[in-house]
Amino acid sequence: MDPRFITYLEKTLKEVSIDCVIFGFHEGELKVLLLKWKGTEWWSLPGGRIYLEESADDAVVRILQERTGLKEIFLQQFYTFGGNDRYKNTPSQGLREKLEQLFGDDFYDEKYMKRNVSMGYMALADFEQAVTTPDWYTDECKWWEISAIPELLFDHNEMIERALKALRRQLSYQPIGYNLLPEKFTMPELQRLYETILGKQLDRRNFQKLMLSYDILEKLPEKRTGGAFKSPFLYRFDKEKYDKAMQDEILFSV
Amino acid sequence: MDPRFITYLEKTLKEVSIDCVIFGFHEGELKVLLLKWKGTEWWSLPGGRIYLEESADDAVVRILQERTGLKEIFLQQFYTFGGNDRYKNTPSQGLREKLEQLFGDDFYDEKYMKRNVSMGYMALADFEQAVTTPDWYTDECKWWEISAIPELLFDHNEMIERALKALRRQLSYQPIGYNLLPEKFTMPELQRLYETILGKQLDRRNFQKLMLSYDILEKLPEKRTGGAFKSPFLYRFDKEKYDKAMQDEILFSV
DNA sequence: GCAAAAGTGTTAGCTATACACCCATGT
DNA sequence: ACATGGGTGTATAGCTAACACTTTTGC
Repeated sequence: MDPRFITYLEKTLKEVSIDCVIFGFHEGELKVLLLKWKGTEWWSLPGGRIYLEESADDAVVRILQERTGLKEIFLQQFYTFGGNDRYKNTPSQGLREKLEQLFGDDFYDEKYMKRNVSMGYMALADFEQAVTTPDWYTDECKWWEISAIPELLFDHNEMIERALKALRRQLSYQPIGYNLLPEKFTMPELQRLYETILGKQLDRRNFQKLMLSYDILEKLPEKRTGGAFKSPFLYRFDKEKYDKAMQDEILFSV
Repeated sequence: MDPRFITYLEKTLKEVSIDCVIFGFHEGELKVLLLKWKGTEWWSLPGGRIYLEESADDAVVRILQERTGLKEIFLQQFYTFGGNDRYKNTPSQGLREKLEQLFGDDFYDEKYMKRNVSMGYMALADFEQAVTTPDWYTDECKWWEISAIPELLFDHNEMIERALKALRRQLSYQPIGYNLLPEKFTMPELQRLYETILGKQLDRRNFQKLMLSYDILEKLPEKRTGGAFKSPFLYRFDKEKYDKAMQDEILFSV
């Protein structure tokens, strides 16, 4: 092996990991799945690493299934974090000690705990179907409202910010909802999803007209009963047309 | 160190690299900078690795400067390639032999040549200012017209496809041109840039109206002379307003 | 019967698009 | 003088955005 190349390889970064921003939607609120580290009050995003025989996308599918039990899920990488100060900006005191306690005294040895590059993936999960399960180094797994997320470990707050921005942009050229809503849903529910993601109010009538114009919804003869008001119709996505719109990246102007 | 964690680390991928799709614009054509491997007819994208003390963005700036001599350049990551078959799909025969010849007999040893994850960055370079320089393992550095790019090593053709798609999308919410055009340029030149990137013809009058409406251009009193026709006015980007539009991600509907 | 929420249609303003004539320049 | 390409304005269609009244339901 050319010695120049060996030197080069040894001087360069060799660590990659994955972090997932898993969005869910429940009771009119957009939520994110977070993990609490054992014996602490520190929260972080679920994540993991890529096995040698896996692709990065496979690894995310595996991680998501481990944390939510869901297999069919929308997922997409939104940014890869390659900063050299990603661990320095951690908000919590005593992190190093805690990590050494959790992982072993030599955790911060150069051999294992080099700074790394992290691929950020966002996922859209059906809140009602998800069965959340913590990691082996975390003891709680909880959905947090997007507006109430605490200070997280490392650069995970920034990751959520970016994921949300990517999700909003996504909304403008692809339909969203299939993986975030139950199979049957009402137009006001879909609207609330859009409003939550976009962070602004939309006009009821215009929203309905627009959504129907995309021709990806199927109006069902049933209605949702139980509310103290007029029963709204139920809708369902026409998966075939939905997937086509997804593929075509039709412009959705909301 | 917890033995479970050591096992986990050993079973996971640890290689990251960077590949750059450097766009230039010259004579009405969008071009990409490619490198030819020593003693072969194989072309690939310029790339490199991240030094331990660098951020990924720093590494790209360094790589770009090495290849083009340019320092002020627009750059942005567009996708991170994490497939587990990225080297398998190489088009050329005899690649392994050539790599061993170039890098040493043990190049394919597990220790160095594991499959890796690659961060794809796109860059917009001023064609006229760039002084291109090959790598230490390449002997030629050439701008290729986007429509005439040959079959490249590894998954680099796919990378260019994706970069171009990202560039087109970019066009719809951020201004483009500052880094691709010389300081002063004419409206038809700007239009040709847009047409080349979008791959379609635009109406001269509507294009001009639209561009001026964004209020990022400064009309200069000078004209470009030398053509066998009416001299067009020169324009310049108002850098401050341009940067603001860049920041705000105003919707540009071309 | 009343409060809360959902169903529905029309209009105005704006933006995107299509289009034509005149002007400057080099040959 | 003529061929080539550039400068400019207007009219139309289509889309977005604003807006009000009626209906259903549970309490």
